[in-house]
Amino acid sequence: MVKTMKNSRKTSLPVLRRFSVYHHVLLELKQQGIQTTSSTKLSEILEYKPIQIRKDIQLTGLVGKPKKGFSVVELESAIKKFLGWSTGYKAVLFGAGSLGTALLKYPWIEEYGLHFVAAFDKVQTRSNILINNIPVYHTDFFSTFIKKHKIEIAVIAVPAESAQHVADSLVENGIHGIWNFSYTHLRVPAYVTVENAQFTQSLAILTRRLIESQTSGLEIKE
Amino acid sequence: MVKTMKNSRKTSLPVLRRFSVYHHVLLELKQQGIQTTSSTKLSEILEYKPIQIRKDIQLTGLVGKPKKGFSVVELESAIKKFLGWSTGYKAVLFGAGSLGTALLKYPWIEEYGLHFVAAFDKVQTRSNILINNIPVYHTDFFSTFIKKHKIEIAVIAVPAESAQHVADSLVENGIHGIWNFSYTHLRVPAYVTVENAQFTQSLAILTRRLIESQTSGLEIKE
DNA sequence: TAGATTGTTAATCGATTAACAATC
DNA sequence: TAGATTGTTAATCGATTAACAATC
Repeated sequence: MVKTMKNSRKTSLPVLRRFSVYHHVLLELKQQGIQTTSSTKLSEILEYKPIQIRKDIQLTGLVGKPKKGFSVVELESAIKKFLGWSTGYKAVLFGAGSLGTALLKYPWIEEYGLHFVAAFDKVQTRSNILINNIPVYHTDFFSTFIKKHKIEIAVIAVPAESAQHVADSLVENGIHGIWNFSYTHLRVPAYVTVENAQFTQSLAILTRRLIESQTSGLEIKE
Repeated sequence: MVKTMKNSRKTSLPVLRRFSVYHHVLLELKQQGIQTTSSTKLSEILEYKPIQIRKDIQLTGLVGKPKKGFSVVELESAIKKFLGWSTGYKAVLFGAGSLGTALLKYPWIEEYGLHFVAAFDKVQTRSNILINNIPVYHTDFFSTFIKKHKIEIAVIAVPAESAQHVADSLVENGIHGIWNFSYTHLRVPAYVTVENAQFTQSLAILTRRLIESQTSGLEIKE
């Protein structure tokens, strides 16, 4: 059963990151043929507190059953709905380099609803080809392309130097969602949503944690 | 001037993510020839509160000058030191697919101190080649390889099905830092640091924010 | 000097956790 | 039924923000 509710506040970033984790754990459970789970069971897998998991699930509006827990399938689809992954988004990619190519080759549409309809690159030799059946055009054709297709998300995977320029052009052409893989801080109007997928944020966490685990190892002897 | 201090508490994740953002903004400032900056100026660029930026910088131990602010070069190097990016890490990659290849091709060592010494893949046709001058070996050779080289970080870019298996082997061979690009929740002993660089976490934030900006647009008319 | 910016100390805000009655 | 798990309400914890004296 799904309770309808208004989400007036913005969902916090830690919660959204956890939702993505729940999502792939649920996929694993589904694959294993497990039909029901609970905050306690998920807690054992993820090492989050059960109450935190219950609080998170409440945001989706899904209501569980005392003693039983939640249906794996229902929970997965509630999370996908909450994150917008069940609707489907039309997306374009800028920059068909090695990272861009890797992104085009991933089957986003199956689980995340991200449907790449085209890619653009300013290097001539990379355009007018197909990558994973997605056409790659020269950047010059973007303006005319976007007039014909209703594009919701643009993914930026160009070198840092040209990222701001690409972003400006995206904003001019009415794109509201930008997924930025370049190592640049993009300046865009407030109504445009930019999410930075930079690896370096993640690397910063790893390398600092390594330092911290070393120093704490010196203080507390095991 | 750098103040020495003990970092007994673990640095929070939001702070570490912001450090990575400061880092590339500082690179941009340096490139523009700007020598000094301040929490106020960074605040204008990043739209963080000045006090938050000052508090963050304090963690690095760097001391600023009233009225002037901070030296761009000193701040950049203080951040790199804090994150462990100035020391340099030896790393290996597992999975030389399209994403793995993209990772090998990026010049990590210049800014982030990540030095890929080898990559491994279980597909025969992908091994015994060089990608960006980094040798790719068959996975079977990993155990003997690691005995000869002091590897600190292993990067997992294999399909979800084999990720846990790779992780187990890494732990057996004494690796303490894992950067996981596969869509799997890895189970490892507590002394091993795993950082998940999954794109989906970032995508979850983007797609949910797009939903939230739509609904709030209906409520608050601009 | 005057004023911008620092670092410190205290207040606020929001996220996480605890406690527990309700329930299948 | 008994007991596991739910959702609610309240408490705690930590991160962010505010206020302001110190300073170049």
